[in-house]
Amino acid sequence: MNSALDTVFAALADPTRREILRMLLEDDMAVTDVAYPFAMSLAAISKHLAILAAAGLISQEKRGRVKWCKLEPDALRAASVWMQSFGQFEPVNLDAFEAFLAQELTQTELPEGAP
Amino acid sequence: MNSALDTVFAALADPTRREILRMLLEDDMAVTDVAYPFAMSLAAISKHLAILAAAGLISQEKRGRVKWCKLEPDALRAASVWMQSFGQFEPVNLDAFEAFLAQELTQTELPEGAP
DNA sequence: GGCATATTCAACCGATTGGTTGACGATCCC
DNA sequence: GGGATCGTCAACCAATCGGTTGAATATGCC
Repeated sequence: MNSALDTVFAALADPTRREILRMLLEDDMAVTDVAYPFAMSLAAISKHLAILAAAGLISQEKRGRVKWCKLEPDALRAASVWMQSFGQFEPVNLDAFEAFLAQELTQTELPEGAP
Repeated sequence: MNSALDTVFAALADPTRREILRMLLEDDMAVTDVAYPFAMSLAAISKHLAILAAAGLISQEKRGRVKWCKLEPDALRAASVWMQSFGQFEPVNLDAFEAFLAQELTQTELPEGAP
């Protein structure tokens, strides 16, 4: 009785995981490289990636010793579609998107850990 | 450092809360009436409603001894817009919506508690 | 073979979550 | 005033979450 929406929304509820998705929007990345900008252990990032993968939001493929992470935006469609039924007919406002994304970035801002 | 997206997505990650939102899509409701179909205590539903209200997804107004709950779909816009940036340009597919909503309903199906 | 790199596993920790129950404060109505 | 209804508060509980550290497992390279 655990809907796919449960895991997708739960995965999206964490700012670290959203930032990872944003990074993967630009390009596929290895686990180590995903972890680099964050001020937390590699193991923690590995767990976050596992959660994202379980939700179907990313896929992971091991080539050699490197595990590549790839964004799977299709997994968002169910959630997006679910939400659209409440937002009722309003088209996506790109300006609003920029604003919210900017806000997100300043708040999540690179935790300056990166040695 | 707690983004609005955190609370909105976290609120949406629970099937009980999503079902409550779906109910409120049809009409405003009193807390007791919201609780009626669910197989859990009134206090539990009251907490769920508080979480939805904190996320801005509903508003609550007390008239007399009855507290009315009202859907606030605008709160979804930030989240929707954030997600759209990953789903990249695909228009909402109404058929997919029907399918996913149906799936949700069969899975969340009224917990038959209702005496 | 042997060392370095990439990633996960296992055990642990404190905080949060989702639920319960019972008492409590408001409000309506007779 | 007094009883019934509406809703929240407080304390508690088990389970999950997000993180840590240290050891373990693959793989690549000389």
